Amino acid sequence: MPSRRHVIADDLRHQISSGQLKAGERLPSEAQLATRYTVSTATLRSALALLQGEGLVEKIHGNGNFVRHPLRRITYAGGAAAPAPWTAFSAPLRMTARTTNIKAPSHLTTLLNLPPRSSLNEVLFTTHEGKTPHGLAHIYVPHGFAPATPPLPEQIAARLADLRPPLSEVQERVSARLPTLEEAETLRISPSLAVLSLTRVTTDSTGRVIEAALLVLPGDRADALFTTRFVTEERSSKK
Amino acid sequence: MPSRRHVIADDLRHQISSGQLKAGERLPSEAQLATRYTVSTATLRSALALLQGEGLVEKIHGNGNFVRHPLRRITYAGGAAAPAPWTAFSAPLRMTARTTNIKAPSHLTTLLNLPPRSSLNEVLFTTHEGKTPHGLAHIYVPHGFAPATPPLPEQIAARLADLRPPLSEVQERVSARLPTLEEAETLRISPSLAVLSLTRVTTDSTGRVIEAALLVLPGDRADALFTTRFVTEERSSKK
DNA sequence: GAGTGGTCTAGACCACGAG
DNA sequence: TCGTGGTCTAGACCACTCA
Repeated sequence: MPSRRHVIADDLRHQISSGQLKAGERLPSEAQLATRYTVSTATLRSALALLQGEGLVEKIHGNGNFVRHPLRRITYAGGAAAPAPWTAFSAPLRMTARTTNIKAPSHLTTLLNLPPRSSLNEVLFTTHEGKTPHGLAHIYVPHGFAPATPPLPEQIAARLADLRPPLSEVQERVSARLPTLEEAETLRISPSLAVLSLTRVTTDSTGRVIEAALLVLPGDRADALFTTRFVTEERSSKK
Repeated sequence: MPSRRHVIADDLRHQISSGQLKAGERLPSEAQLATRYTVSTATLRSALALLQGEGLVEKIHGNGNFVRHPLRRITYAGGAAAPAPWTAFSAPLRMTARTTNIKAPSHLTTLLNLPPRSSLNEVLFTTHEGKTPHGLAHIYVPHGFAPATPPLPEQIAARLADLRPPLSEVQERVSARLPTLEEAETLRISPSLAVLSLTRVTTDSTGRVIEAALLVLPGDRADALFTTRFVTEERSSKK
């Protein structure tokens, strides 16, 4: 039953968790490891692939295999807690933003409930903690609503708060999948490591979509938390 | 740049989406496909692995590779919508339940905020649509709260609604990861297909944990939806 | 037992990174 | 240039499913 690659993966996993292999350290070369475990390189690589999928090992082509730094887990706070993604994370993160004005492609017009070829602002966020990327967010704001020149998140957040008509509903759809090659590259994660994909649509009281955000978070170091509080006194009415 | 396995995967993917290969159909054997694409079996298998991770292909050892049936996406409705998981799904699903009384292991005592070695009821749900499993849920209820003999979900739901003191908070934590081997087996999904992992903790107004649920949903056919409505200052009428 | 996928080998050659 | 990981081959043998 226990295949060789699982035995090897278990051994390496134990070496990592026990501290024999430290974070950031480079593993012996695949050829050396293959010799040590007396397996072929293909088998050894499939063992490393398991660890890679768990986020324990990072492979760098032409350089080596490295023990990933221990993951400081970040939490995306959903629901009532967060009207904007940059305020939705538990830890302060360095982020970069780039705003561009685009013609809405079809999948966005349906999401934002806009006529085809509408003009809207796309803000691309990448959040980092140190050098390692932590998240990826595409945020779409129609109607020239976003600040064009200074892409400061605070401004958008402030405008959302003072909005008239007020925002009335936030829908957040969460799914799990493997990253696209592009996402894996920018997040510097393995293509076999699951990501958490969030689609958030904010609507005002007239039913118009104010903002849509597509977030991608690496599954090994991020999760989303939704808290719902019930009002105790009046729980008689039901829909 | 384009590796052979990606070219092959693209071709097969197109054959599936275009209908040349129909749902449920068996693909040609790996040996035949390897000959057709003039690659080795190892390369062809790595191409199939890509499709497997996308949920397009199901491998059955000793039998063949099959095109998976088109996924009817199910939605887990979180937040205020759902006090119980069996009411939280968009589509009616057949489910089986098994109740056992266990001594709480340590990871559960911290989650439920209970003293060590507490006795609690574990309910294991598996939901199906037709023959294919859709979800997996472990639900833990302390204090002999769950119905012991008839594990009918309605009874638990009813008790939760009439609870005194009333429930006051639901916390749902969502993460994305690869399934364990056991989960992959019971859900009949590939070990390389991401799953959505939900941990829900329900607390009553005294801060006591009423129920904890651990849900695992296959990422290719399930997502979770959280809706938050904001009440405006003035009294808003129900629509 | 025949045919399928699962695992593994012992190489070859290519692509990348750092000195 | 040298050592690394990335891709691929042409087999071998094992484990499973089904008739």
